[in-house]
Amino acid sequence: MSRISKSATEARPMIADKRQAILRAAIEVFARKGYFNSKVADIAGVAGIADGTVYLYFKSKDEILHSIFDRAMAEFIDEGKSQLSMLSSPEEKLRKIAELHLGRLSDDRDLAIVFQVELRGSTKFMQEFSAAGFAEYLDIIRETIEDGQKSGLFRKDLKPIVCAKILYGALDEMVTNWILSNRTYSLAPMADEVMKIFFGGMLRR
Amino acid sequence: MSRISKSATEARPMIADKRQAILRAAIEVFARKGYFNSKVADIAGVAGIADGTVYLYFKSKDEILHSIFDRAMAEFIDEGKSQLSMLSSPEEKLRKIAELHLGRLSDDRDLAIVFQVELRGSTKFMQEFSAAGFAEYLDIIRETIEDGQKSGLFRKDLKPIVCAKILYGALDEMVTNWILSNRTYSLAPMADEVMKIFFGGMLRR
Amino acid sequence: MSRISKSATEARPMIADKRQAILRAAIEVFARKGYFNSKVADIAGVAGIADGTVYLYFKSKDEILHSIFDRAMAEFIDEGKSQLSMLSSPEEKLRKIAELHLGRLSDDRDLAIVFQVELRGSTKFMQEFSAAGFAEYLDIIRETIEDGQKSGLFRKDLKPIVCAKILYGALDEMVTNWILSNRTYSLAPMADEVMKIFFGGMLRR
Amino acid sequence: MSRISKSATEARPMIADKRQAILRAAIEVFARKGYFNSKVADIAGVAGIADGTVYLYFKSKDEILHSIFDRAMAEFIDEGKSQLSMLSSPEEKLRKIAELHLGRLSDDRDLAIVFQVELRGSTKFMQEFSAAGFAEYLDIIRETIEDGQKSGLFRKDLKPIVCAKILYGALDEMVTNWILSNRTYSLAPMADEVMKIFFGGMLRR
DNA sequence: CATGAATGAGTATTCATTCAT
DNA sequence: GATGAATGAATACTCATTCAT
Repeated sequence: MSRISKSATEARPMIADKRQAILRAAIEVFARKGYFNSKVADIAGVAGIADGTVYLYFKSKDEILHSIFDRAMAEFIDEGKSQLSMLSSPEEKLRKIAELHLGRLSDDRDLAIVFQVELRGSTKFMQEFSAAGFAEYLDIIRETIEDGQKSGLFRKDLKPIVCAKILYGALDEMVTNWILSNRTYSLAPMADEVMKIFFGGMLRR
Repeated sequence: MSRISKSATEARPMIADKRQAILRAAIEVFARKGYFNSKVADIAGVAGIADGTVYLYFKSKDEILHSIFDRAMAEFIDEGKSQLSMLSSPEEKLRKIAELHLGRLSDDRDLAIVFQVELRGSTKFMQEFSAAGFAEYLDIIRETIEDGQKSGLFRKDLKPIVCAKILYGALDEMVTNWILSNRTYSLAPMADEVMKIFFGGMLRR
Repeated sequence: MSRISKSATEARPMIADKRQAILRAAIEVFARKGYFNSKVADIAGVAGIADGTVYLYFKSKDEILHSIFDRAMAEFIDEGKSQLSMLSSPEEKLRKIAELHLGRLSDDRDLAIVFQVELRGSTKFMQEFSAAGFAEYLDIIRETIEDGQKSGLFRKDLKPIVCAKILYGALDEMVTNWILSNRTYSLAPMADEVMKIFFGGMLRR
Repeated sequence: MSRISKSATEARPMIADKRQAILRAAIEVFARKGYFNSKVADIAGVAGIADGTVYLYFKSKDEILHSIFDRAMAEFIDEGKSQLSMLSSPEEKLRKIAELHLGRLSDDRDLAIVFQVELRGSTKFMQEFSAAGFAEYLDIIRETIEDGQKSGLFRKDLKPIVCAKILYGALDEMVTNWILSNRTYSLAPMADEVMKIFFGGMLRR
């Protein structure tokens, strides 16, 4: 990396980084104490800034939670799309989705807690969010299932949207349980277990 | 109005009923506004009593939420056990669990909202609860699966506890989605769809 | 005073009196520190109640100021009307208005300060208030002047409304100056001085 | 562009002009929103400078309000004195004072609002100011009245200082009413009406 | 001189809980 | 038991002021 790009990349990063620092701090605090029990002062303290500074980057405590979701969801979907584009088989695609889903939240437990627990703490938030990124996520799963049905790979007697919800629900529960268990086991490998049932079912044959 | 019916129908039941009335009111209020946004005064208002009276029956707002969960969970598990005892096949038992799960929450939407959304609004609650009735519920599912594996009905290459979580997660997501959709469709029939996948898997054969 | 009337008069009045106590406390605090520099906690402290209790009687700090004005203005106008009805001559009526105006505010210096200083501290308040009681006050003066003109007592080459404003302004300034002087002189006798000029003018003849 | 004109016309005046710009901006902002509801950032914004720059010219928000008053009052008194020195009759002098008073504030409505409404918004300000220019203004009126009494033009049975306050109060009220009426009429001509009463009184003769 | 990001003290308002009646 | 007036702790957000650049 040239000296020029170095100075351009390092001198200023504080500006964008302070927003990042607040989001990271908020994820940590929300994860530990819950949204309603978290004080803005707590977030500022963890971020190492003054209370008022938070409001130079976010309009309200509410907006911080929204930003956490928006950013993480966008990143997740972006990475997911890019990874999926490299695969052709619907079966492989669904497996990849499961791996990414569990892998990502496994890597960032605090973020996982905020996603699994805090974001569900309010009907209002749920409805606002489902309209945004969440619906898009479910759509990706559903479309992949539809492709698999068209190609004859998957059974056609099941509604794709319901199948998508089932897969999502299964993955989601894996995450929730892992969080509540305090990480006494590894989350990522669960993807395989989930897909075994999702693809093959419980019944012996 | 006779004195007999007066004392028997109105005076007595009021004592036990007041506690019930508060719980019903709380479920309604929590479902509509969320736990943290609900005021004790709201609950008292809906229950038709004075604010202070709430504290004659519950030690705190917190305890109301706990009671809602404890009561509903106990009822649900009791009914479940009794219904399951009438069946012998693990397959039929799991199907019955799914039907009861969706059926019960389908019948009481406010309770469903409190369970799906509000009870998850705090890591603290989740952990407290999981130690209580939730673990028992998951255990029942797991044991049924183990029975199925022993009898050769189910595949033996899957961990029963993981399978139980997957089934629970799928059912749970059905409920969550139904709530967020504002009941534009019927929940109970989803049980069949879930079991088709859980038992048979997605792959065509 | 008998014990009976004593208990009847003293025991209960607290209910209505608490609102009064808050208003009195607010007048005192606003007079001493100004509306914007007064904390609700100050008012509660002077009134001898808890901070939160203020909000059982008033919706906001703002509403307290409004109530002070509304109450005082209504009382003042009521008393004025009743006193004026006992007089027939427009000249005597105007003189009575001046006496009441200075007399009332002279008796309650804190109220006078709030009226003269604080109520003017905001264009918004001024416009809201002028639409209410203040306009009515000015109207009473104007009508009296019109009566005097019709009866041939007053000059007819002057617009009544302008004359009313002039009289009001003169009285108002008497009060303001008296407040700023820290009561080094007596306010009430100024009414005579004002009326001498208002009726007879400065010019010798 | 020559260095001379540059330093004389552009560089230098900027220094003084920025102070001016801040004062003009403050008058506008204070007039529109009131002193306590105005933010220093608002003033800086209207003045077209950075927030911090305000503090290179004024020590505090408070000082800005003081400066507005000091400057305007000094200008007003200076111009008044110079105009009055051209007149000899106390009657003409008082009439000129009234014309200047209404004329000046009529020409600059924002300044008028700050004077009539905002400067009165605090007992503290009132007392500080009255010690400064305001007392001087009242003195000029009083002295003129005393001259008129000595020369036999005015009645001698009235205290000059009280008469001065009455005249000031009448003029002041004219301005206040004009402001609250949103300029639906012309202010300057009111000077004549005020003087007719002040000199001749209301009573017909 | 000028900037504007950062600071952190300051406050109105809410609401779970209590307790005298 | 029931009431609801009273309590007072708790907190998100604002904004005058500073100071490193």
